[in-house]
Amino acid sequence: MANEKKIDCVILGLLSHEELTGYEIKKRMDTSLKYFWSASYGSIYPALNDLVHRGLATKREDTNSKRNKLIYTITENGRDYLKKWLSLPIEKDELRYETLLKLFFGSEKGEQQALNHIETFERRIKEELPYLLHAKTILNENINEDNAHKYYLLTVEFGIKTYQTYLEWCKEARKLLTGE
Amino acid sequence: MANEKKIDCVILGLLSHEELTGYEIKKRMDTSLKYFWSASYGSIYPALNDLVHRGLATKREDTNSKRNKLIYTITENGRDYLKKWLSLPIEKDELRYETLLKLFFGSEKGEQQALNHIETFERRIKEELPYLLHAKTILNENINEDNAHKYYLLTVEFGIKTYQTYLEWCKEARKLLTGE
DNA sequence: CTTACCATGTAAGGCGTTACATGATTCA
DNA sequence: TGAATCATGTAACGCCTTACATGGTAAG
Repeated sequence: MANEKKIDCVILGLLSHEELTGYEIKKRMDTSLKYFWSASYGSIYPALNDLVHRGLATKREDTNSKRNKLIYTITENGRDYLKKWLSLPIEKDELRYETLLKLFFGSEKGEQQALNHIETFERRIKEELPYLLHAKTILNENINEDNAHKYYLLTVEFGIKTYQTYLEWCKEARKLLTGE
Repeated sequence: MANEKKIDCVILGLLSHEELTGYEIKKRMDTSLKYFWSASYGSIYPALNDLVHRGLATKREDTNSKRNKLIYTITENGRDYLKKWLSLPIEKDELRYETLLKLFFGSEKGEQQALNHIETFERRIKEELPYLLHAKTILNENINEDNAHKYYLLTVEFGIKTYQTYLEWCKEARKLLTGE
C-alpha cells in the first residue's frame, strides 16, 4: 500500500475538488501548481487510465460538449487513498536550481557570466510574481466561500515570500560580485 | 554538442577546483551542493567513467594511499566543456515541494494535518540553517584566498535568505490556519 | 574485534519528458 | 480559411535512484 506515486496523488488531489478532463488537469498544473510541481501529458494520461483501473477514479464521456471530452471523477476509494497519502509524513522536498549550480562554479567563467545568469533569474521571477500577487487578491476576496481557499492561500503566500526574497538576493548578489 | 548532461557538468565543476575521487565527489554533493542539487553513486560512478572515455577527465590510481582510490582530474577539453555549459542560458530551475503539494490539498484532511506538515518542514529548516550560517562565516574569513569563494558565498547567501523566509512563512501559515 | 567509515561499482527498475500522431472546434 | 486552442494519447528514450555486491581501513 506504500510507495504512492506523486502523479497519482496530484491528480486525485485536483479531482477531489471537481471533475476534470486530462487536459484541464494539465492546465491546473501549469497555472496553480507550477510554482512547486509540474507534469506533462505523457505522465498525466497514462496515470488517469491507471487510476480508473485501480478503482480510484471513474471515467465518462462528456455528452454535453461537442468535443471528445473524457471527464474523470474521484471515487470513495480514491478519496481514501488521497487522505492516506496526505497523512503520511513528507519524504523530501527536491530542488534542482540550475541557476545556483552555474553560480557555484561561476569562478571558471567570471563575473560577467554570473551577472547574466542572475539577471535572467531576476527577470523570470519578476514576470511570475504578479500572477502570485493576483492569486492572493482573488483568494482573499473569496476566502470564506470555499474551505480549500485557505490552503491555496498558504502556498501562494509561500511563493510570494520566497520570490520577494529571491529579488532581494539578486540585488545583494550583484553587489557582492561587482564589489559592494 | 548540445544537451549537456547535468551530472557531467556538476562533476566537471567540482573537478575544476581540485582532483577528486568518486567518493569525495559524492561528499561534496551531500554537503556544499545538497541545498540545490543532489546525485547518487549510481549516477556519479558511471558518469566519471564516461567522462574519461570522452577525454574530459583522466583517471589514475592513488599510490600514496593504502586505499583503492581512483583519482579523477579534469582535462583541458573538460574545462572547455564546462566553460561552454556555464555560458549557455539557464534552461530551468525545478522544484518539487512535496510539502506545498500536501498543503495545497490540505482541506481534504484538515487543519491539524497541515500544521503537522508545517512543523516538520520548520524543524528540517531549523536543523539545516546553522550549517549554512557556519559556511558563510568560514567563506567570509577566507574570501580573498580563493576567487571561487565569492561564488560559493553567493549560493550560501541564497540558502540563508530563503531558509529565513521559510521560517517566517511557517509562522504566518500557522496564524492563517488557526485563525489569526 | 567490531563498528563506522572509506571506496567502487552494477543491475533492475521506476519515473518522467520529448516528440510524435491525430483530429475537432473556435475565433478573427 | 487559417491560426490558436481544445483534446487525447503513445513510443522511445533518458536519466536517476534503490538495492545489491564487495572489500579495505581506522579507531575505540
